[in-house]
Amino acid sequence: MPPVNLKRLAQELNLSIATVSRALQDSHEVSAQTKERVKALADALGYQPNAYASSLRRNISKTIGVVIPEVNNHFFSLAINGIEEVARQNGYHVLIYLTHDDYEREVDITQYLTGGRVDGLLMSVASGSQDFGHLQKLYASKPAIVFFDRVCDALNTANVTTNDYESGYLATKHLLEAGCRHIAHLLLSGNLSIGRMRMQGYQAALQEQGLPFDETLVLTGYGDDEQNMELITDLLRGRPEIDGIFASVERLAISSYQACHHLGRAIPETIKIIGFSNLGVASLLAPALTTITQPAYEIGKEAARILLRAIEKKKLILPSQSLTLKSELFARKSTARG
Amino acid sequence: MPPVNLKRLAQELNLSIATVSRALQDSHEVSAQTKERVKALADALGYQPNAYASSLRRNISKTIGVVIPEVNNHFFSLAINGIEEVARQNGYHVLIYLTHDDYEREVDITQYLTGGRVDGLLMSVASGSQDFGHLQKLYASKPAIVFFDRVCDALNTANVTTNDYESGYLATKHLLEAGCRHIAHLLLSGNLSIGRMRMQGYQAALQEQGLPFDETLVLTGYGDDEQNMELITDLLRGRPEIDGIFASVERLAISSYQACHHLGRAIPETIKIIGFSNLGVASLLAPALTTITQPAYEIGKEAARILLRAIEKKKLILPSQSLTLKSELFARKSTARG
DNA sequence: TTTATCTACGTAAACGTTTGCAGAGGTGAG
DNA sequence: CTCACCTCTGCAAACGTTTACGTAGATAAA
Repeated sequence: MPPVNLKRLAQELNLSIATVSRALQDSHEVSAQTKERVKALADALGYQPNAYASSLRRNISKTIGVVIPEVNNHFFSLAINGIEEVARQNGYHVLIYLTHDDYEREVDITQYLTGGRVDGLLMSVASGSQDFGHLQKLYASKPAIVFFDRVCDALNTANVTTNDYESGYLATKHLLEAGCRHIAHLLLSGNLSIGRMRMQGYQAALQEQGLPFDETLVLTGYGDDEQNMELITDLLRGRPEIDGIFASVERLAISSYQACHHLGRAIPETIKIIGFSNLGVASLLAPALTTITQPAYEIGKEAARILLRAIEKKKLILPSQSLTLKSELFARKSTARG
Repeated sequence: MPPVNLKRLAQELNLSIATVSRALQDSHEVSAQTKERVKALADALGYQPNAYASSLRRNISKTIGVVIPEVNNHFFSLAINGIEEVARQNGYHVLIYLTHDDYEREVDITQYLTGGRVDGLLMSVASGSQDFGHLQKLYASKPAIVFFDRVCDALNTANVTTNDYESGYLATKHLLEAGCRHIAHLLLSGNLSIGRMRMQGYQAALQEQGLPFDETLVLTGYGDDEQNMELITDLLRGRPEIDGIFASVERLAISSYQACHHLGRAIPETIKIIGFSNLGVASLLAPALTTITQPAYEIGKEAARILLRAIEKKKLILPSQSLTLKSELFARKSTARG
């Protein structure tokens, strides 16, 4: 049984390969009648074009890559949902790569991707990344990159982010208004702009209340949840005056809960917690977690849209196409006034 | 600036394309000295092989596809973690497709995939799938498929599942031992074997206790969480004697919580809930959710291993390679004795 | 010496598709 | 009638890689 490719179709129809190819692309250079015949046989034989041959010839793969720290995280899984949605609608395929917030892996992955395997890239930088040389090299070889959430300022491309400064400010203000005076700030990496923005918002809110910024109340977590929980426990034990926690990442909010349970600290009576989170069950937690929720699905969609539009038009992505979406604060029990 | 491909390398080194290609593959037909020269220049110029040309020629793409219902679900996101891990270790790329439990989408996607874009496929069937014709067609064109969790019995391939019958039995027994006598069973689709297995376990446990199987206590949910919540609310309102819920899917357990909150039914005092779930924060819920937790990460890893091994050895995947892993029951507050 | 074997490299075909170019036949205008 | 133009189709090159085959020179065995 010969494979069903253009040659096979051409032979059975007594046409040339070129005509068959054009017919399947609805080229105006082919008569309506011939198109009919070709399509009918293609359907009958279940012809599927060879994606690799086409990609090789046209230098277009109809594939985008998504490089993110992890997928077991509501923010990123929702973002993927949005990305996949837009990709599918436009006939694009989605390759996924996980860095696990590890710098080495990110470097490895970006190296793979300098081949022409993808037409474009959506990326959220690993918290462990120190320098951005690998990203600059990647950008040089394929400048169709859109960053979302964890962006890389060093590159001259579009970013899709949320109003992180404002969110950090509002989160901290929310805790202050609930009566907190010693607020710890937990984040993953001080290196990323997203972390700096939230931190600045945190500082601004403190300053507005005439409270000093205390560096020792800032805790930088790692990849390991278990370890983070212990770090937080130690912090709370050493600084019993802490009466509020602002977690910059969902996982750190969860670890904070566990640390408090562990120490027997009552939330919200003796300590209040607010965290960035897309956890669907936030309202079902004990106590319900006050969250700043990013529009993750929308972020994914918008980032994908910007990328695909640029690819289709073969245009460079400009920083001016960057988008800032708004996060929303959901006040729940974990920050209720004592 | 000419592109850096084999031709370019060959020209600069005064070698033939064939020799350069062989040198980069460490072929024994090339002298050590030549290999050195080639590799040095390739590194210097940052040569990256064109994946499409290679795939076209060798009829191998080093890419696997993952087709799953959704990603915003702890089971599947953990499974992807495992899959990506194994794929990366073996130099494979991962394409991801989401069906959103929709039959039409699944058919669309399987059609894409008959094209040879992937060397193999990992799949968890959409709950909305009625017939399996599309899967059989897919299997005929590319038999390297491993199903995990939501398997398709109709195909003669390997499945990676958990001990679903036993789990269903144990979950139900757990509720019975906690004192429940009217246990509702919530599932997504009665069509999938995984659902049938759990259901049979449920029935067996009831029978063992001499309790009748009441079909009206079985509720089949849909994709929409909101809608499911209302269905459950209606069920609980109409059948106030229900004192236990066995949710076959994480989402339905969550919806059950919401329904109970809505109705003011106290968990576990007036109604107990157990659910299949990989929710990391299960123990932080109000009340902590008793779960049957599948080894999702392991499932992903094992499924990927079976698939990649078959691809590398160019062997058919046999049903005898199927694996059954064990789920674990974590008893928590939501099923504590009144 | 002849013949066989091995090493190291080159030639060229092939994978399946897309596309610039050419050409055959037809139509209409001058 | 000539020339231009349009419609439809075919020819052949190209994308970058892999690989079967050939070969020239060297070495070894007879």
